[in-house]
Amino acid sequence: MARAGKTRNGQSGARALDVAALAGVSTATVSRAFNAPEKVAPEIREKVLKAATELGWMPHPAGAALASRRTWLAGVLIPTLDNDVFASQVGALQTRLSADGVTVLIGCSNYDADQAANQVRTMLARGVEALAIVGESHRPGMFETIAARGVPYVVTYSHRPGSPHPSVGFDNAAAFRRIARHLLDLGHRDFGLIHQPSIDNDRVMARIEGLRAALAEEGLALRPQHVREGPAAIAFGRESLRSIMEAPGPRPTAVVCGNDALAIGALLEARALGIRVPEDLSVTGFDDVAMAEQTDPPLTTMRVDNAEIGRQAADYLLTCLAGRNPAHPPPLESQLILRASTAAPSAG
Amino acid sequence: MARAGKTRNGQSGARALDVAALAGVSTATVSRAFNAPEKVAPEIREKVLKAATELGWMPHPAGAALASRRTWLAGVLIPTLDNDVFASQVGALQTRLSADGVTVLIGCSNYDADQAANQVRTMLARGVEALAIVGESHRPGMFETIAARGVPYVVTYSHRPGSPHPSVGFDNAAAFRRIARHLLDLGHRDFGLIHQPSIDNDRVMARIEGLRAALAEEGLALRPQHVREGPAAIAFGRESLRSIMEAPGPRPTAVVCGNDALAIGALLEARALGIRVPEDLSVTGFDDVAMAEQTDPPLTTMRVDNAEIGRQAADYLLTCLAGRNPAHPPPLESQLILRASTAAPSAG
DNA sequence: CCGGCTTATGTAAGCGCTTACATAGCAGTT
DNA sequence: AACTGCTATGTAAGCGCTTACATAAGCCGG
Repeated sequence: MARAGKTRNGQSGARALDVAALAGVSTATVSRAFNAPEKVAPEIREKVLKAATELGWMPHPAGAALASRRTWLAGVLIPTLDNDVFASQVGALQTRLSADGVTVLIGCSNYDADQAANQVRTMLARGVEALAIVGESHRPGMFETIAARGVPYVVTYSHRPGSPHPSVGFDNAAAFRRIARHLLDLGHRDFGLIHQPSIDNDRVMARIEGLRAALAEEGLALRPQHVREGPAAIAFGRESLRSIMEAPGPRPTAVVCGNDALAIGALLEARALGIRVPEDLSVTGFDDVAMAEQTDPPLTTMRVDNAEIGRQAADYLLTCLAGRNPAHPPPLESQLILRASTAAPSAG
Repeated sequence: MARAGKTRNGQSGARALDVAALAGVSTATVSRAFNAPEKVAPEIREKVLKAATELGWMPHPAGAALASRRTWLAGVLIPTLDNDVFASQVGALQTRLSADGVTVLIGCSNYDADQAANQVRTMLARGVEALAIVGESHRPGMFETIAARGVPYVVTYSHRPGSPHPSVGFDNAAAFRRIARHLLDLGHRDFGLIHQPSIDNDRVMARIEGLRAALAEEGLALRPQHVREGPAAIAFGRESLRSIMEAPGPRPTAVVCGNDALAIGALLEARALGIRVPEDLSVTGFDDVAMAEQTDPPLTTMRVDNAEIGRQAADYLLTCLAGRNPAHPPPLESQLILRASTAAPSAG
């Protein structure tokens, strides 16, 4: 029976009370039939479900949230959706969480720490009960604010040894050390580096550190004119390779790139400059995008399973929500994919 | 002052009542200070805001939603986040909506109509007040269900002339007619087509229709052995080009692809087969991804401003939410980007 | 200086649901 | 037959907020 007076704002129109009346039970039983079916006798449950279907009723989440103090909302903070790496992470996370009835709110920081803090605040205000956050370099106090609310969280994409936060990801520094090791073992001694903006980005900073550390172990260092920082795009890769190769002094024999887009740009520019890869120059990428195995030559890069990051982050949060207190997840492995863009430097 | 008895579940702990007490006003004034600031005297507003800050209070959305029957939630239904095209659409939509205090829920259908219907149901149950939906080929009754709830919606990415739905997008059929026209004008008469799965996908179906219609106007048709349907990936583009070129009978002089990934695959395979592009074969893509201008030869393709689709869809919905009844938006223009992968067929 | 108007604030009734507690009904024990 | 201990259901009190309505306070013209 529709209520007299003010009309409803278009929602299905029935309330738990209506369902209860139709089924000949109390609203408490209706609620239990939906939220704790095992607590209500099978035939009554049937009656309630039938009544609900008939009236097109579904529990109204605001009412439920208010009474139960549960929102079934989780949030994920990423730099941007305009990047496969994060989009697929979010996709997998969402798939996993929604299977358990948890709705995901997405916040994009656009690589800006203030926006990140704002998004987190907004999500908390919306009542998220768990948070997945890309990276750990954020405004001081952000994690404390979250923890103070009793909201479980997990850092994704990076897994820094010694980090105080639970995190699902890989060790960015170790991954770049592995790339460096590969090139060092091939005999390279002169390196270039093209990388994306490192400000507020612990992943990129860790990668740079990993590379520098591996070189330092061999008594090597990067010359400033061989290091370029800029937008993670093909065009900047091209431009950077040219600038590195045109710099005065000895040319590097290997150029390490912060991601595949930069590496593809470097590859394209090398070809344009008549520099042969891998004979004259080795180039490495990071991410293993679909294009990486199609370039000429195919690109040596590091593969990361972003969907798996999303899934594991979801699982971790779900465990927290279930009231258990899971151990911090172990790091994921990234995988060095050796292709033809790297080889020993030619003698001389 | 914290309530006696049961502890709060970790949220900030204050209620409107506490803020009201601290500020020496009523809860109604607190509410108004936040939701209709112009209705409360400046100095009182200040006091309330100060009290709220002091207590770390923010309105609890569940309570607000229940009382006001407004959720400030919108939903967007896309096939998948694992595609730049949709990810950037969503990103822009979200940016615009969140500027107006609307939170976006994202549902992915994974190109499956049942999942799409489920996602929409879930979002409606969550109380979304507006919906943006990619494409219009959905389960019968889906749009009616939405409309019956009084929820405004907008179809995105496609804009079919004669569609009953408001939509922000471009005319896929016309876009492919334009591509066909370009190739026909160059003198091509034998066409191949490589496209992504068309089931439940009106955008792809419209493109195919557009191509066929343009050819039909010239009395031309596609030979079945020159049409390939499969995953929208580089690998399928390669495989398809080979199969088309190896088919018995005359080879096509132009291969039209459903998106850039397929076209890049076709380009790569042409090179592997020793087929010169554009001398022996013209190839076209769709989307104008970053890679399209970097291929060899650079790819002729159609550019679509996905972020603009997201923004306009957001604006349309916002207008609806403001209670006005906007006219159906006009179609967006897609732009043919002529590069070196198309040319007149060589004589003979 | 009073009546009527406008405007700022308070009062209190819910919004639709969940859940602690009360109750009733039933089976098994003694 | 009376009692205990279950379990299945009902009762009713909120969850935290908004908002229609009531009220009080100022302002103006006559």
